[in-house]
Order: sequence, then structure tokens, then C-alpha cells
Amino acid sequence: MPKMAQIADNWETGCVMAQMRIKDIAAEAGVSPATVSRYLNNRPGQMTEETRARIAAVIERTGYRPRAAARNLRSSRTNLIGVILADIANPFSSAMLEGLSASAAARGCSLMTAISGNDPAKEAESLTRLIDAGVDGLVVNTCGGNDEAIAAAAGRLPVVLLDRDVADGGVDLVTSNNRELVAGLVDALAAAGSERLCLLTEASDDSPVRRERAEAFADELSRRGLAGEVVTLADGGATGVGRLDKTIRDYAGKRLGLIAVNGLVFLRLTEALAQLGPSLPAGLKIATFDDYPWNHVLFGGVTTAAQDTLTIAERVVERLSERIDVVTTTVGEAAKLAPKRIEIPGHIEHRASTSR
Amino acid sequence: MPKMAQIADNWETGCVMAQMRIKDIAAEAGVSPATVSRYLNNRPGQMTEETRARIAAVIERTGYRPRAAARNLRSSRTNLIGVILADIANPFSSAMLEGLSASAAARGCSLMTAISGNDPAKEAESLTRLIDAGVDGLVVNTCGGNDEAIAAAAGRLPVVLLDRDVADGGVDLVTSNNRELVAGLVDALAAAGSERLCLLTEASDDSPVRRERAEAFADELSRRGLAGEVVTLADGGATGVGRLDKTIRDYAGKRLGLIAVNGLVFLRLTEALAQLGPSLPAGLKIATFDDYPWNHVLFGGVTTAAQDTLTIAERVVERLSERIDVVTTTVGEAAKLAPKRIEIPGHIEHRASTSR
DNA sequence: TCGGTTTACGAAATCGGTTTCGTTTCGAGT
DNA sequence: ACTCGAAACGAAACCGATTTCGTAAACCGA
Repeated sequence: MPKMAQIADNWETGCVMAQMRIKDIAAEAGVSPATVSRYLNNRPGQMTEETRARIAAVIERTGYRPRAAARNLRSSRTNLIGVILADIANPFSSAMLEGLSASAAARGCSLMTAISGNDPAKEAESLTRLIDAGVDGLVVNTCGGNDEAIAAAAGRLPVVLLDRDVADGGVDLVTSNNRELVAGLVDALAAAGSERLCLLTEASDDSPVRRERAEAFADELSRRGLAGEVVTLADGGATGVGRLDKTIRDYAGKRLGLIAVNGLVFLRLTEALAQLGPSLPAGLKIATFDDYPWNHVLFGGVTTAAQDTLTIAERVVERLSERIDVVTTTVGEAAKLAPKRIEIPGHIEHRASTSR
Repeated sequence: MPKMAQIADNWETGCVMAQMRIKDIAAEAGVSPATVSRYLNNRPGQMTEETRARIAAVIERTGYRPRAAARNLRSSRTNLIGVILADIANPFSSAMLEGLSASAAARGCSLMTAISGNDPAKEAESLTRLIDAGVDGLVVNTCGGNDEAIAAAAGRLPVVLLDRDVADGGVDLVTSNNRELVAGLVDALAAAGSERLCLLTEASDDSPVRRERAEAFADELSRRGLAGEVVTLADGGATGVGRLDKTIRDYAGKRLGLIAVNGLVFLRLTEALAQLGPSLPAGLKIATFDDYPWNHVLFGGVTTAAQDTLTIAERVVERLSERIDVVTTTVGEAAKLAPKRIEIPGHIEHRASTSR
């Protein structure tokens, strides 16, 4: 007769049957807790096929599930991945979360998420909260302003940066190949006959991503000998729209091509264009980063630099797993993985807004 | 001299200093671990102000953080809230996640998230994975098809449903006041002069939310003596667009008013309208559920039934906390909270698409 | 000054797994 | 048949906090 946990009768009674412990299973199967543990984690130390079957049967029958807290305590591993996102309203982040969730689940891990809302203080707080909660590793899409804290965290546990790098750069980073995407959009506009190109950005956005895209844009222009500039919009609706409006009017009919550096800027561009009329002014071509759903619909389709979010997510989790394995395997400070920068190719969705 | 953990020297050496345990802190402060624990959880049993200060000083100096796994094991509480979302691409879900994250953090909890992607199998798997991970409670935005499993889960731990109910209904639910929102949109269209109203839905969407909105729509029409119907689009782009297109052409010029039952349907509506021309056909008025960013921009602004996502999130966490407190406080099956349905009022954003 | 009640705190049990280490058993080689 | 090495498994320590229970000191009114 097994020793029962709590109030519970366990079997064929249909009643409460709360909380079996590993020793109950062991007793019922006529083995030791250690053996059941080995079964649960299919450990190298094999066991008789018969033993295995007996344990399996008992677990099946009782519906036993090991308590994670106990396991975590002893093994100091939680199978939890912490994710800090700067801005969940951004579809890039949503898509990323879905991808991360799937990739993590495939490895038996769950996600603990925190959202900074682009607030460095919240981000810092999330960092410590997730670490305190005992995550095995951390995925950070930083909003900036915590570079030293993040680097410090990366010294204490596996960290992989998502899309946005930190200053000193000693941390793994997975990102899109922004330079090639910029080149692709410039290609599309040039092919559509644009002679002068503008990259539209926001003043408040000083992220490495924006900077990288702006630099690539400038390089690309000079490489091709095209005219153009980076137009920085003031923040807050009105001014930005006014500025845009002016730019567009100035160049209307002059084969202008516009690239929105991200989806938000593109929305503001749309707003400005709406004042001119619902279809694109003649000769104006536009393209944008970030594959938002409305890009399929607005202006009959907007040419878009789409990131391969699923692959990015998969590689982030993959890299994080590598680090986690290294940490839990190796002993000292030996065998540290060198920080790595992983670029995932995106692609250009050619749509009506850059047709000739 | 305190007994040190692991390799670590702890103080003013600037070196590794890994992993202090509560007994190290206790030893260094000259008290027992029990007292330190009381300090950490500021327990009723007070301590001398001097003792408190001494412990605080040691913790401050050493940067000690209690290991969550150990705490979880003993107290069988994790301060983790599980969240299962059906479709993260939906801005409603993103907004909800942000709200939940904030509300949970305010209560010292973290979020474990899973995304079902509208796949019942994934949802079921997420359910067990989160429960196994030891979450204190669960927030579920179900995709349907797991009603019994969810009800069963609600019997074992606190569960609050988000936006979508389950069949038998014995579970807490927080949702918007869909009936009033429907009435508000009908109001807006009627005020704009629409004589015949259609509610556009998708065949594949058989969610309780859609049903509730459809019923409310029918009721509202008959209450006002207005003509109208629920138009169900076939799924998959082309057919749906064609059907829409036909509906619109049939009624064009006849003071037709359209309501998209959700943001996705609205996008498809936009697609169909794009074929007719970029501005709304004369006499056609439109309105939609879900406050997506593009609603501000398309057609000069689309009248929208906006849900109060922040309040919904706050109330979800609040209700869940209540249940968690009850569970951890009371002993037997006594003092069970009765299931509760909480409706959070939303509001109508009146924009250009329903101006006269 | 003396019983009686708080208050402050320590010793030790406890949560439920994992892991180490040792013992027994089994099979193969000579 | 006997030895030896590997395989299968059990006993007990262990992870690091919380919590119960007990005790000594402080307080307090009569």
C-alpha cells in the first residue's frame, strides 16, 4: 500500500486525489524515488524495460506531475526564458513573441515576459525581476539607456539581444540584415523611376536600428550616385505631418521616392498623404519597413521590407539554448562562448506603391 | 565570521561573490535565518528596529537576493500568472498583454505567456505546461474547443477568462459591454443617415464574442425598426472580397451603413472598397470594432468601438488576485468564490467615416 | 514583587524533487 | 566455477528558503 499524500485517495475513486509526490509513485511502483526521478528525466543510468513500464503505468494511472518548484530548487534550472520587449504595440514585437513562444515550447521551455513600454526604468526593473524569478536566460529587445545593466546581466546569465544592440557590444545579437533591406527598397524605388529619395525618420528615435538604416541609406545613395537625404520629422503629430506635407508638396511631380524607416513613421506619412488625396500623387513612390497588415491594403499595397520574424525568433532561442547548455555543463569560467552577431535575411515585398 | 557560500568572498573585494544564502546573511547579521526570512517577508512577528536595520545593512551591502525556487517550494506560491492568448497579432491581445504585465508587476507578479495561435491543441498544451510550471493563476483568452479542459483547470487553480467565455460558464469572465458598443455604432451610423445596416462577419469566426455582437445587432435593429442583416463572408480572401464587393455595389447610393465585427474583417472591407476607389462611395458609412492604429488614418478616420483594454487588464488581474488570496488563505473547499461576469464599458470614437 | 501575557527570536522540521555514492545483481570472459 | 566490470537500483544528503514551535526576555497591572 502506498503512502498517500494529503487527503487524497488516488485511484479509480474519481475523487479529489490531490498532489501525489514522487515517493508515492515510487512506493506504488515498488521502486525508490531515485529511480522514478531517473525515469522522469530519462537519465543515462538505464533501468529494466520492465521497471520502466511499471513506473510509466503508475504515472499514467495517477496522472502524476512533478512539482516544478522542487525540481528547480535542486537542479537550479527552471526551463524559463525571460523576454523583455520594448514596445508590444509594434507588430514586429508581437510576431517575435509568437515566434519565441513556439521555439521555446519546442524546447520544453516557457516564456516569462515583461514589457518596458520604452521606459528604461521599467526595463531595468524587469531585468532584475526576471533574473530574481530565476530564468535560465534572457531575451532583450532593449529600449536603450540600460546598456551597462544589460551587459552586467549578460555576465551573470545567458543573454541574447533582439534587434537592438547595446553600446559596448559584448552581447549576442540577432537582427535583420538592415543594410541589404535598405538596398532592396532603394532598388525598388529606383526601378519605379524615382530620381530623388528621402528616408523619413523621427527625431525621438535614436535607436541603433534607425542609425544603421540611415547610414546604409546614405551609403547606398552615394554608391549609386542618387540624390536624396534623410528627413527627420519632429515628434508629435502636427509638426511632423506639416513637415512631411511640405516635403511632399515641394517635390510633387518630381519623381520623389519616400522610405519610411518604420511602421509608425509610415502611418504618419499616410496621414499627411491623406490631406493631398486618397491615392498617391502622380510620380510619388513610397516604400516602408515593417510588414504591418495595413501595408497590403493602403494605396493598393505598399512595398515593404519584411523581416523574417520566425527565423529571427528561432535563432534567438537556439543561441540562448547554446549558452544555457554551456553554463549548466561547464564548470568554471572556461569555455565561454564569444559574443556573436547573427543577421537574418529579410526580403522585399514588391507591391503597387512602387510600380512604374 | 560568516560561513561563506561556494567560492565567494562577499564584501569589498569586488570579486565574484556568487550566491549568498539566507544563512550567510543571518550569520553575518548575527541572527537566525528565521529572522532574516521574517524581515524579507515583513511578517507580523515584529523585530527590534535595531535588528531590522542590521539585516537591512547586510543585505544592502551584499546585494543578496533570495532564490525564488526555494521560496516557491516551501510556500507553494510562485507569484507567477499564466497568460494564454489566442492571437497575439490582434492588437487587442497586445494591448491586453501590456496591461496585464503592468497590473501584475504592480502586485509583484510576473507573467508567463503562451500563445495558442488559435490552435486548440496548442492551447491545451499551453494549459498543462503553465499549470505544471506552477503558476498561481491563469488568464485565458481561449480560442475555443477546450471548454472542458479549461473548466477542469478552473477547478484546480484560479482562472479568469478574458473576453471569450466557455460553454458551461462556471468561470470568471472579464469582457467589454459588447451590446452597448453595438448600440453605439448603430447610433453613429443612424445619425449619419444610414437607412440599411449590415454587420460583416466571417464564417470561420464562431466565437461567443461574434455571436454576442450579432445578437445585439439584430436586437438593436428591431428595437429601432431599422432594416438590416448580418452578412457572413466566406473565408479566404477572394470570395470574401467578392461577396463584400457585391454587397457594396448592390447598395451603393442607398444609404448603406457597414459595421465590421472586428479589425480583420475591417481590413478585408478596406480591400474591397479599394477596388471601388480610394474614398468612400457616396452615401456609404462605415464603422468597426477594435481600435487599430490604421483606423485613425484610413478614409480620413474610421468610427470605432474602442475597448478599455487597460481597465480590462487591471480588473482581470484584480479578480485573479482575489481568487489566489482565497485559495492560499482558506483551507478546505469552503469559501469558494462564485463565478462572476465583469463587463467593462468601452466607448465609441466618432470619426470621419460616419460624418453626415 | 509576582503571575501572566506579549514580544523577539532561534532550533529544527519541512517543501518535493535531484544527485551522489554505494551496494547488489547480472553477464561475459577464461 | 570464479573474477571482474558494468548495469540497475536504493539510501540518504542536498538545494535554500519558509514555518512551526518553543523559549527567554520584556512588559504590565495589582
